[in-house]
Amino acid sequence: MTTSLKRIEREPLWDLAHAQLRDALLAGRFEPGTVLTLRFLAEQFGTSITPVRDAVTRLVAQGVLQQGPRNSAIVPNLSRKELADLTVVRCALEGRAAREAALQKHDAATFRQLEERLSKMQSLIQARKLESYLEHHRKFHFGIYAMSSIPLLVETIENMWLRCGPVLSFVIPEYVVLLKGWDHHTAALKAIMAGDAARAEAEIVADITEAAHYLGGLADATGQLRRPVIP
Amino acid sequence: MTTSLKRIEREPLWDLAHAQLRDALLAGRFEPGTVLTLRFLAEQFGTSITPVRDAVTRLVAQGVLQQGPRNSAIVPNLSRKELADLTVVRCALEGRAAREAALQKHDAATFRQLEERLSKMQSLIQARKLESYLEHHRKFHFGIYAMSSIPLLVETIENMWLRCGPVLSFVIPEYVVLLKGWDHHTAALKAIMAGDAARAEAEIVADITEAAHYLGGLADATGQLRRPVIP
DNA sequence: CCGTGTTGTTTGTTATAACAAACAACAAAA
DNA sequence: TTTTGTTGTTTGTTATAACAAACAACACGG
Repeated sequence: MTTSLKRIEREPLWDLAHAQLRDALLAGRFEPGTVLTLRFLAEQFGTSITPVRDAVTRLVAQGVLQQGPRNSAIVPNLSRKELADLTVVRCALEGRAAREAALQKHDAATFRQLEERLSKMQSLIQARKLESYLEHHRKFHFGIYAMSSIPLLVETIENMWLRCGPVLSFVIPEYVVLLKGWDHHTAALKAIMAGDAARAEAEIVADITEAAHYLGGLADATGQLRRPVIP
Repeated sequence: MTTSLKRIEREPLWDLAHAQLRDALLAGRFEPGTVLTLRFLAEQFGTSITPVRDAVTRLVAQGVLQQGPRNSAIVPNLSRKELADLTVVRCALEGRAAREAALQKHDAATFRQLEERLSKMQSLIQARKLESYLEHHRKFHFGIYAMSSIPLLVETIENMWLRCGPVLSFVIPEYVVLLKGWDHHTAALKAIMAGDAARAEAEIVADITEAAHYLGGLADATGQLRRPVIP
């Protein structure tokens, strides 16, 4: 028997809290270094501290939040060294994902979808809509990684992106425009379509490396990353 | 002022619970598929369910425990496909770690320590002491990975090992003895000492791949891994 | 014999209160 | 003025109880 009824599922409060915190982090809506106290978050969510505690525990376990003194959760402030480490791991993982993606056959629809997203990104950049651009940018990358058919790999990469989250808002539109002289995105996609694994990996690695190089230049003498001045 | 007093630090209960569960998983002391209920674990630890809940939440977030229906935590039962995926990610990460290790200078003491561990492993295998062997084996691998000086990389690799934990007890001494015709461990260590990055990576990858190939052979028709019969 | 509704038990979820450690502000003594 | 001790507040930790959803066993009616 088939009906038009939708599946009922109630998500626990701590799951909702986790999702909200996760998105906020990924969007860089928290100033790095901020301490997140349980009671404050609980008040924001309008719940008791129990589900908030679960959400924070999960985020700390994922390495998205650092645990400061007395096990308090703080929004990580990436140093230049940590950014460099993150870049190494991301290159290893995302490079491999691109490689695996190139080794497999895919639907024409998949490719078309990604190409459409690329042109959408192009127009968003010209319109200086950074927020929307980053959203599409993220989906494009993970669209490629999903083509590897290795869920574990995608999951692990997602974790690394989450760790980059707090400094993601440091990216300024000017940089993205500047960089688009050489578009590694389209190159990577073409390589995957052609089944050129080595090329696909190289393009993704280049994309990650160049972005990291730009962000690394934002570090001050102490190695802490600083938000660029918006002109 | 310097005294002989040691630093006092009290670890929270949920931290202790997490460590115990973690070690048990890593040693493969839980049958894959086991459901771990909060109240059962709480009784084992002699605490309330609150700290246990934190520990389990953390393990689930790390992907070490799967969450079954009604968010219950179950010891994952790896399929052949999942093992293959795990192998791909491990090769990417651990291969890179070995490569980075080879690119740096290290103390002679570090090398000597690892060599001693290798000979220790040799004797443990001959004595068929699998439990102790695996312990040293783990420390040897992570000794190498630590030489990469990339904490994030080590942390991520540790996560992958944790996920392999439940099936680690499937390894039988005979296999380890058999395999030692070609010792990738000493070869990798030598490559790192010589600064041969490509070789170091290749040896580690070979080590991982061969072990995975052995474990993959233990899968039944459904793809589920099965504990080998001990003769 | 099979399907259905009921009931009791199990188990994760959430709120709450008591607790203890850490921190900050302030006061007292050198 | 600087240091030290005290006190009040903040904040993570833990236990406990009430709750609700899911599951299993059982009884009833076809």
